[in-house]
Amino acid sequence: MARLAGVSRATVSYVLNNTSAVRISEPTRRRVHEAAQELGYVPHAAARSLRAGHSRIVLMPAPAIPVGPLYSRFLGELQAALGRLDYTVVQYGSVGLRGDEAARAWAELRPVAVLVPGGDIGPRGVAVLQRAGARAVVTLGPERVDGAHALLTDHSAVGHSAGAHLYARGRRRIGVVVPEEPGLEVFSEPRLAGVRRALHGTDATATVLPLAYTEQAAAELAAGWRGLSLDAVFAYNDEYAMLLMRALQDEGVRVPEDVAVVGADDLMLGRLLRPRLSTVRIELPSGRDLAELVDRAVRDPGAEPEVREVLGASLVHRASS
Amino acid sequence: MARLAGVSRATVSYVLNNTSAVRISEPTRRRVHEAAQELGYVPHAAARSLRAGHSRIVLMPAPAIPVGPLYSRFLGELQAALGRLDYTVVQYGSVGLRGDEAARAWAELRPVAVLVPGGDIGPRGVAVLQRAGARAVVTLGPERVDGAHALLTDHSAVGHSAGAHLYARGRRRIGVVVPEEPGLEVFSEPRLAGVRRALHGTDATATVLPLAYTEQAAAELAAGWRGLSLDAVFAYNDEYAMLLMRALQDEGVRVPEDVAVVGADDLMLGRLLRPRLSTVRIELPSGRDLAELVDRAVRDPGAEPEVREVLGASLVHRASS
DNA sequence: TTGAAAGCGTTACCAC
DNA sequence: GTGGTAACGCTTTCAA
Repeated sequence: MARLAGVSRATVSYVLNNTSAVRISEPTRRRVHEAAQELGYVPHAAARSLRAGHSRIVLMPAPAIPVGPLYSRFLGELQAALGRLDYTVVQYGSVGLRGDEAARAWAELRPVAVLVPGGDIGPRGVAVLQRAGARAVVTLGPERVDGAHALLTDHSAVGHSAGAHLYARGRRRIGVVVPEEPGLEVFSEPRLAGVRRALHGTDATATVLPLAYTEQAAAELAAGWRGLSLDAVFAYNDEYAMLLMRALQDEGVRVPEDVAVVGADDLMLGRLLRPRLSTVRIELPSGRDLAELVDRAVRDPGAEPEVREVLGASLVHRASS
Repeated sequence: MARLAGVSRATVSYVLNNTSAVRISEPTRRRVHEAAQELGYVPHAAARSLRAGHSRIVLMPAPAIPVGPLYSRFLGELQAALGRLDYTVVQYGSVGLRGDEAARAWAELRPVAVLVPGGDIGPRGVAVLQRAGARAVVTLGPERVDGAHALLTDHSAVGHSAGAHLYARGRRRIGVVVPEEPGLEVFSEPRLAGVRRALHGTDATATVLPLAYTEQAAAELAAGWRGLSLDAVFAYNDEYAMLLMRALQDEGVRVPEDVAVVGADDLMLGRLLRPRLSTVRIELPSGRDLAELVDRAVRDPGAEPEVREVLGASLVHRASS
């Protein structure tokens, strides 16, 4: 380090951190700043957090699957909001790691808070992180995890919206697309369950339609469509809806006359389809709210874990249903 | 620390790191492992890198704008490949930070390597990082930055492919969509330049068409379309192409008879449009290659910066042109 | 107002 | 084979 600026290391620390407890003479301040500038001095985060016993890092695992514009926006907002509160958001690329192994890897960084999709961590992982000094662990997912704060995202509400809407429109034989791509079960299973719930106790039925995200798979599904005698389909999301709708139209199946189609996520592309795609709009919590929750939890680590329902689902009715 | 396992800290270190230089008795090993297990011991990355003088962190700024499936896949591959080489990939959420300020923030983590979009850093930033111990700084962008390795992504090749194709198909008055969304200039400007280059010295012309990603903006552009008397358009990418194509078709403009349309990125949605969308397929470097480049640079920091052209562009001809 | 020194968790290096 | 010790860069307490 550059204490060769003529003063002691302590003085440097005081000046650069603007410590108010001690007063440093103006000339000294200037000398320190000049020296730092000249040497390109940058404080060493590791040394600092070693000494302090904690970091200002909020850690999130980097998403393994491509994320849509919805989640991207949420992530950006969250980063901005946490940045304003003087935290550093870090997405940890945890490729092959799973479960407690991942939690241990994250714990090595001694983050002050961890924000993690629910399925990626269990109670033991939470405990590991807390013992490693994490003052807040927040999960984002369908169910709470012991010891952690929880933002509950009940994706069955999405399926429920779609199912109830289709039923109200007079549809009774409802197909539900379930993506075959791995990693999407977390969303697709609750969405399917939500449709089932909406139809429970009625004369309508839900039929599972596994579908890979390829033209060919969609064409095959469409080829056998009439045999299924369905009058509606909830297509998991807008992208699968577009895929299926195109295949159906190519097959001569009319939308919405022969089959009503509903997607989810309210993407731009749904508005560009003909007929325009009905969809379920999903609302994530605002990044700012979440940042405040994290900050509160960090300041008061003893408090009871907060559990909050955060996912809003509302149907946007357009021409396809 | 678990020296309360009855042994010295050094012994713990040996056992947990499987140091081969010294032999530890089996009973001692067991005791250490048991204690670590019981205490939920996790090594402290900060302390380790403080001692070692460097970390195994490869830092990338987290993307500020939503990224498409193409870049997501690349990122995933890269993380996996670097993970296999025992690096930790960290995406740093650098919200408001820009230029040298961002570089300093990154430098605080003392990453062993930094991988950064070219526009986000200059030669001074590179120097800051290197002085802070980064053994490799790799930029990904249109031009190289002094002192850093460079993966050159020449997006003008994308525009050139599209322009040359449209010209070869007999089109002479070619519109080029330029998104109005901020942050996309890095891509849109070279793509436009590429079209111009393809048409240079011919009788064909390129017309700039600024376009916001909204239905209304597209409708307005389409409303005045005939006045522009264009016979082709390169729409920046597949999403803008879909937006514009829909607006044109709603306006009664026929594709490809009245106007040929070409997109870019070869997304699934292009194949689902009718007519199917011609597009420019873009190839990014494989994550594994890049990981190897990083690893090589880290092992031999003295070497000349590598400069490599990495972006492939090839036209996929479908029905829209 | 400034300087000296301790200590955070690790590991490399020497004595034992 | 094992254990003590020093040092990494920083902040903070205490003394000058």
